[in-house]
Amino acid sequence: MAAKTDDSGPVLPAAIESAWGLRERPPKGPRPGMSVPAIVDAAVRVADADGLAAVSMSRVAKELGAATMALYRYVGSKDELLMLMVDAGYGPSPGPPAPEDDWRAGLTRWAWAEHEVLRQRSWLLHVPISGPPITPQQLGWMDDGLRCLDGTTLGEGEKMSVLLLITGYVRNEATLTSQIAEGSRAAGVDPSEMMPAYGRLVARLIDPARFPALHRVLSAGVLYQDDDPDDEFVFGLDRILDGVEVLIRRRAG
Amino acid sequence: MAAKTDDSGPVLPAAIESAWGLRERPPKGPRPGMSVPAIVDAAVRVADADGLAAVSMSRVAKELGAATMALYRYVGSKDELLMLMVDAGYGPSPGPPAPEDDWRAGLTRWAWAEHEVLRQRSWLLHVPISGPPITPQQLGWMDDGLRCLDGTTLGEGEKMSVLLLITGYVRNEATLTSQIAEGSRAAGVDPSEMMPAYGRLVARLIDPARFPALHRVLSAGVLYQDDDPDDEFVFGLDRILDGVEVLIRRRAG
DNA sequence: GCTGTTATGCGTAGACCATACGCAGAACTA
DNA sequence: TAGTTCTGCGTATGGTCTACGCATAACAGC
Repeated sequence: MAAKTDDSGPVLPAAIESAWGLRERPPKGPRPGMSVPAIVDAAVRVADADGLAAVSMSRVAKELGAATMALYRYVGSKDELLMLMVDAGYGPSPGPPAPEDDWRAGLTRWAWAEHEVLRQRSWLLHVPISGPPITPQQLGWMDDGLRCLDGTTLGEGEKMSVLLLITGYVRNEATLTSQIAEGSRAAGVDPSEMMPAYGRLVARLIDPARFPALHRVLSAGVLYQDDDPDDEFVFGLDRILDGVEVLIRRRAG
Repeated sequence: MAAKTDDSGPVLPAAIESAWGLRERPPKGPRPGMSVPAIVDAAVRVADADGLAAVSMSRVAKELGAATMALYRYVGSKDELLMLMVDAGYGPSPGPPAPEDDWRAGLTRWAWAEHEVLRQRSWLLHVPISGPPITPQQLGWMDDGLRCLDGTTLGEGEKMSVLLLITGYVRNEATLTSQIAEGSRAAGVDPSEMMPAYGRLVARLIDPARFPALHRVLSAGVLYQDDDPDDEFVFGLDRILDGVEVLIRRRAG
C-alpha cells in the first residue's frame, strides 16, 4: 500500500483521455471551433496523401482552415497528435476469429489484416512509437489477436508473447517492403527493378573471398529476381506459426 | 541488353564510396582538415552520449571544433551521415560460426550478438533506414549469419529469408525493450515499475466486456510483473528457430 | 441584464534545424 | 610564377515546434 496511490493513478496525458472519450467539455468559455477527431482526421488525410514527413502542425492547420497554434488547444504536442494518428490509422480491429477458424487460421487472418493496413498506410511504420499500445483501437487489435489463442493450452503470458512476436513480424516485413517501394520512387526506378539493381550493386561491391556466403546467395540469383512480396510474407509467417505449433503441441502433452 | 548500362552502373552516393574506401583524394587543392571516419566517430559519440535526436550537423561540427558547413565537404547530406553511423555503430560482425556449432547454435549466437549491439546503442533503432544494407559491416553481419546455415538443406533464397526473419525479430524485440526503458526515463519512473504501471493503466481503461481476452491476460497478472527482458527474447527466438527447424527437417526429407 | 470567470483562437517570436550558395585562400601542376 | 582546383566556412533561406500572452466569446450567478 503506497501512501498516495489513489485509484485514479497518475495523470493521463490529455491525448489518451480524449482518445478514450474521457474529456468532458467545461461548461464555460466559448464553444470550441474544432475537435480532436477532426484534427486527427485532417492529419491522417495529409499523411495518406503526402507521407508522414508532410505532417507538420502548420500543414494540418491549413488543412482545417485554422491557425497553427489553434491546434495546441486540442493536443498537447505533436507527439500526442502522432499517437492519435496511429490509433485512427489502424482503424477498427478485424474482429474476433470466425468460429470455424482454429488458432492458426485465426492468427493468419489477423496477421493479414495488419499487413493490409500497413500496406495501405505505410506512414504508420514511420511514426516513432514511444511506448506500449494504450489507445482504444490498438488494444482492440490486441484483444482480437489474443482471442485467436483462446482454445489453446498456452499460458496467458505465452499468448501475449506469441502475439507480440507476430505483430512484430508483420511490422518488420511491411517496413522492408515499403522501404523498397519508397527507395524505388526516390531513385526514379521501376519498383520491379529495385531488387535486381540492389543485387547488382552488392555484387559489384563485395569481394567473394571476404563474403563467401553472400557471394553464393548472389550467384544463385536470389536477389536479382523480383519475387512477389506476399510470398516472402507467407514464408516468414508460416515459419513463426510452425514454431508456435511446436510449443502448443508440447504444452498439450 | 540495355543501351548504356555500363558495368560501372549508376553513380554511387558519395557516402557509399567512402564507406568502401573507393574515394581517392584528388591531387590538387588544400589538404583536408577532417576525414569521413572522424566525422562519423564524432557523430556516433554524440549519439551514444545524448541520443540520436542530439545528432545535428552543428552539434557534430562542434564536437570536432569545425564549422557546420565544413561537414558538407565530406558527406552529401545528413542522411548519408546517418547511414555511415549505422555502419560504424554496428561495428564488426561477430565472425563466422564456431566449428562445433550447428546451425541453431550459430544463429543463436549471431542473434545475441546483434541483440547486444542494439542494447548498447539503442539509437541505431531510431535511424530511419532507407533501404537494404549496402555498407561493408552490415554486409559482413549478413555474411556471417548466412554461413550459419551453410550445412543445411535450405535453398539460398530460404537462407536469406530465414536471416531476414531473425534480424527482424531481434530489432523488433530491441525496439520494444528500449521503448520501455526510454519511456520510464521520460516519465521519471523506475524501469522495473514501468510494466506494472502500464498494466494498471490498461486495467483502468478497458471494459472487461469489450476486451475479454485482454482482461483475462491482465487478471493473470501478466503485465504486472517485471519479467527479465532476456527471457522474452529467448522465448521468441526459440519459437522462430523451432519453426526453421521444422522446415529444415521437412527439406531433409 | 450585468458582471466575473474561464476557455478559446491565434499572432508574435524564439530557438532550433538542414542546406544552397559563394568567396577567400591553400596546395598542387606546369 | 601562374593557373587550377579543392577546402573551410560565413551568410542566408526557409522550414520546424512551441512558449507566451492578449483579445474575445460564452457561460454562471446575482
